[in-house]
Amino acid sequence: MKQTKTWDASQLRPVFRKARTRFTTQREAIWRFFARSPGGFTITDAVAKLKAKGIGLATVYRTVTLLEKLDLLRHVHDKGLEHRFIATQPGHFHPLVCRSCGHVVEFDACGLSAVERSLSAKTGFHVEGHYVEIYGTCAECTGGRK
Amino acid sequence: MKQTKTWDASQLRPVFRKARTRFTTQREAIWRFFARSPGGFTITDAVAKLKAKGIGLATVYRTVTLLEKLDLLRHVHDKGLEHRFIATQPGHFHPLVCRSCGHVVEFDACGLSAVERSLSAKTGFHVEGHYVEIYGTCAECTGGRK
DNA sequence: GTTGTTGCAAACAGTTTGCACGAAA
DNA sequence: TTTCGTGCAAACTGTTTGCAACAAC
Repeated sequence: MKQTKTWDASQLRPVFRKARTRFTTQREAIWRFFARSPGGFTITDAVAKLKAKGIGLATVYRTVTLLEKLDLLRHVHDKGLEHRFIATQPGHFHPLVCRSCGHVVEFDACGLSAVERSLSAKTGFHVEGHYVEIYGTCAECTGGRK
Repeated sequence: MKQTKTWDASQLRPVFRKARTRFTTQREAIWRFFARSPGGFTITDAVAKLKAKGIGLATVYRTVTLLEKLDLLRHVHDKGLEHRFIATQPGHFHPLVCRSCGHVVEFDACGLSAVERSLSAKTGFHVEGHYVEIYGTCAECTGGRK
């Protein structure tokens, strides 16, 4: 299963426009940085790498928050406390995360809507959404060693 | 669906013993505190409340980490960044969280094992586990107001 | 008695904020 | 030109750690 193509930069501008916010060189650079790896990066990674480009720490934080709101970035839980952010296309997707190398593959069918309906009926909850993350070890990391 | 009964304190001691760790008055008090509410509490709540009993902040942190490792506590994501910890029985359970009042109901059947098998076959991942959390508004919070 | 646990305070890590300057529309 | 975004540094919040006193086994 190959990683679905994320947006290229030319499609990015309209997203910012739609949100009535500016498409700056920093914001593009930050998004490009995260889009560079299928496993994404932590904010710390991004800050370290983008400092060289003269992009400040605060801007990275503010932009990551923004990109997540725009559905251009999604976060997954790393082994530690820190989150890793991955570039993604919008829609209903969940991450399948490799705990060894950090590689992330997204999948759509989580089959939870049936469970939600049944829970809703049993408990009276009005279900608004769910958070799902599956983790394990990817083929490359499993094969051979470990 | 009523909340399944969690362990009472008399069953607690063996769990600590099995983990070769001590069953102290502080640890019991901290577990009791979280067990008191079906919605659980944040660490900040616990620190504030248990300070009166002379239990220090560091102990609360260390103990919560321990209790989670012992499967006596599980955390859910609050609206903000802070986690909320709820007392729970061990086993495969997931939280259904009310975002309005914080009430948590646990459920077991998440139906994800079929999804995992199919993903595993498609991607070659060795799946080790998953994190699932469903959120919404509970019956009490939905009914009438809001 | 031995060893793990606790409380305190100080150290840390990650994140947010105020403000003057600079760049997008 | 106007307004929003940026960089910097300082402030914050939540969490971890070192160490002497203490309690569980």
